[in-house]
Amino acid sequence: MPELPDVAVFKEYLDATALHQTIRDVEVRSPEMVKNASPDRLRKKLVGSAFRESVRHGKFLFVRVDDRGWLVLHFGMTGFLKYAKHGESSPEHVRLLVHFGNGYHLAYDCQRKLGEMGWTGDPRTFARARNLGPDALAPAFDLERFREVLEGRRGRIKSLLMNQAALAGVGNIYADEALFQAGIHPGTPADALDTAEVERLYGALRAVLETAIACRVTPEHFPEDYLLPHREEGAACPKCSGRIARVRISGRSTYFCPEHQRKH
DNA sequence: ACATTGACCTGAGAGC
DNA sequence: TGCTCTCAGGTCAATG
Repeated sequence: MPELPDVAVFKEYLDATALHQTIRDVEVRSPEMVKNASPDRLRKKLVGSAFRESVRHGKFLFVRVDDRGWLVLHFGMTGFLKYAKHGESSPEHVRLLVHFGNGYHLAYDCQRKLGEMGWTGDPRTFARARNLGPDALAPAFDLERFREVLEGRRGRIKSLLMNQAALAGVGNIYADEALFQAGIHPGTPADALDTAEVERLYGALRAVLETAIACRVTPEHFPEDYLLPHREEGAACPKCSGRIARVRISGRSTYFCPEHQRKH
């Protein structure tokens, strides 16, 4: 599930629920998912402290633990957060459980274990070490930076949009959506886009990510002409008379409209 | 250096 | 019902 907009919503959720409460206990239930630290060290860093703020970069969420450092969360394809009163039924695949002094807990659930939990002294250092590109929604990621990202890239534009080293945060769904809104074929070589297309794609990308966050990632709340609620082979295109087609790009299912997303 | 594939993990749903 | 196959919004190491 989680791409940039999902993680942005998780951040809002965490900020609204889990800040400034003493952490009474921590259960690392899937220690094999802990990277960059031993599960025990991670636990000890958290216990007795409190979450103070959070920062998102791409699909990563960082949570500051007083002045000790930052908890790192990545949600893979199936991760999410759940804040609840202790004793209430918890989700099925809890990998990390943080108990607060107020009788509530924050659960990190990740069915497929493709996410990770970790520890870092500083999110920016972490992003650099992981070779993450600029966050796709950062103010500094302007049209000029986007042009630089595309420059000299012969690969398909959709693959590049999903490449976290080029720009961070975009995954399969929102790469498709941005290309759909911009009217660009997902298989177009990145450096073959003309000036107008680059501008259109940049605008579409930012708008799509912001809209998804504003809709709290609920497809039923998305605008009428979005691809997301129509991601099915043969579905009617919400923009024109075309039918949605499905191809495979970079090993991922790619949905697009062959009518208004023409090949060069 | 860059681009694409397969492996990793688990579960749901389709088809026989 | 049970089996097999495919698919799922993630990333990384290995390959071309």
